[in-house]
Amino acid sequence: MSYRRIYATVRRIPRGRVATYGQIARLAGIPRQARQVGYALAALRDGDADAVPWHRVVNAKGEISRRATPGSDELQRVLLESERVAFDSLGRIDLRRFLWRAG
DNA sequence: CCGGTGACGCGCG
DNA sequence: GCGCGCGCCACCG
Repeated sequence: MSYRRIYATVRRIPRGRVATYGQIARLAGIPRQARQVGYALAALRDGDADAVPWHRVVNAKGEISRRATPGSDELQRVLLESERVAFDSLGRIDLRRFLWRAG
């Protein structure tokens, strides 16, 4: 399948907000396939942040999911902080404040 | 075909 | 709130 629907949904996340993998999966019409969302985002090339704001997708606990290649998650945090998304001392985002409520 | 592998999520203790 | 186990399912070798 193509990741078209996934990317289209991620593009809807507004600046300064975040969505979870599971949430994107549901909105994209593929419920219970949160892993596919991560897989799709992993397929993006570096520099695609303009077209697809992949950094606005975090896990259900509000934290940045660890990648195979360490260090790339640092970039995600920097990008989020640059749009005023706050992290607590444990590196977690308060989803009550920053979760994107679609619709 | 088959088994291993995830940028995941949820229920349980 | 935390770790653990298990379910999920497309991909890949």
